[in-house]
Amino acid sequence: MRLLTKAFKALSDSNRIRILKMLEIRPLCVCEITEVLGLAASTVSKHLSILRDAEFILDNKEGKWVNYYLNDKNDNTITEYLLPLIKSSLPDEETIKQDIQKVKTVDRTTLCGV
Amino acid sequence: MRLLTKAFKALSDSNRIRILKMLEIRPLCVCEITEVLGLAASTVSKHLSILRDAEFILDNKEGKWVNYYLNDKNDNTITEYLLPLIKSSLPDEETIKQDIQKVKTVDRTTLCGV
DNA sequence: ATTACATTTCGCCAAATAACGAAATGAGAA
DNA sequence: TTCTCATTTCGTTATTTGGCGAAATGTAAT
Repeated sequence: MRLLTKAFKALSDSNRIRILKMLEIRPLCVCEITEVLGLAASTVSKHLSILRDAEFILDNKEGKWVNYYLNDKNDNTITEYLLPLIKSSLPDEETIKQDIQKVKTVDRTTLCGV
Repeated sequence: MRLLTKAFKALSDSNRIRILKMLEIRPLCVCEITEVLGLAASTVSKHLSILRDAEFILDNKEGKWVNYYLNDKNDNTITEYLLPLIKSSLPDEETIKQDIQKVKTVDRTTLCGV
């Protein structure tokens, strides 16, 4: 039960949905997501930990950055079922389209590092 | 976006999941659900309004009772996709099994009416 | 080693949520 | 009509949640 409600709770916030839609394009580090969403880095980090705890995303370190990416191939029945729903959702939502556009132009080296 | 997050928020509470699982057995009135969950009637009513607002359930009046039932055949892509997930989930959860057992024995006329 | 900086953790605040009981509502029965 | 009673709405309270900035953490470069 907890696993199920945890997954749904993770998806019940619009900023977390925006993050998942961005990660459909490519893996992103925290500062890139922070830039697109316009939130504090600490807030974005919290959102990411919630999505990771629910097994929607994974991360790996790359130098001083942490890359987050969709947990597409996993053995969790729930997320395996829900990620495709997210992927097929909101193709025409203006916010999402703008986010995706920003993701395509944003660059972590010019964004975070000097 | 709002429609999507609203659906997930509706499913992010364990009592609401229990309600949906009970409704798989048969339509139920508020007092029957109240009896099974052990919550105040006003609390159950609120949960039901949230599930209805997200289009997971429908209701119709029958005398002084209001019957709630699953909104199986609807044109809402999201709930249409999510209800089967709920149906296939938690078959072995002890709480759910007990709830279902209670649903099968509970009777609104002896329960609510004198 | 020291500095720089991406990320996380901590402490705080405001808003949302789940719970209750009491009062309001509405429909059937007397 | 008047009473009964299932349900909903309202007001309150405790908890959770989402947000921020500051401080802590960890790694790469100087």
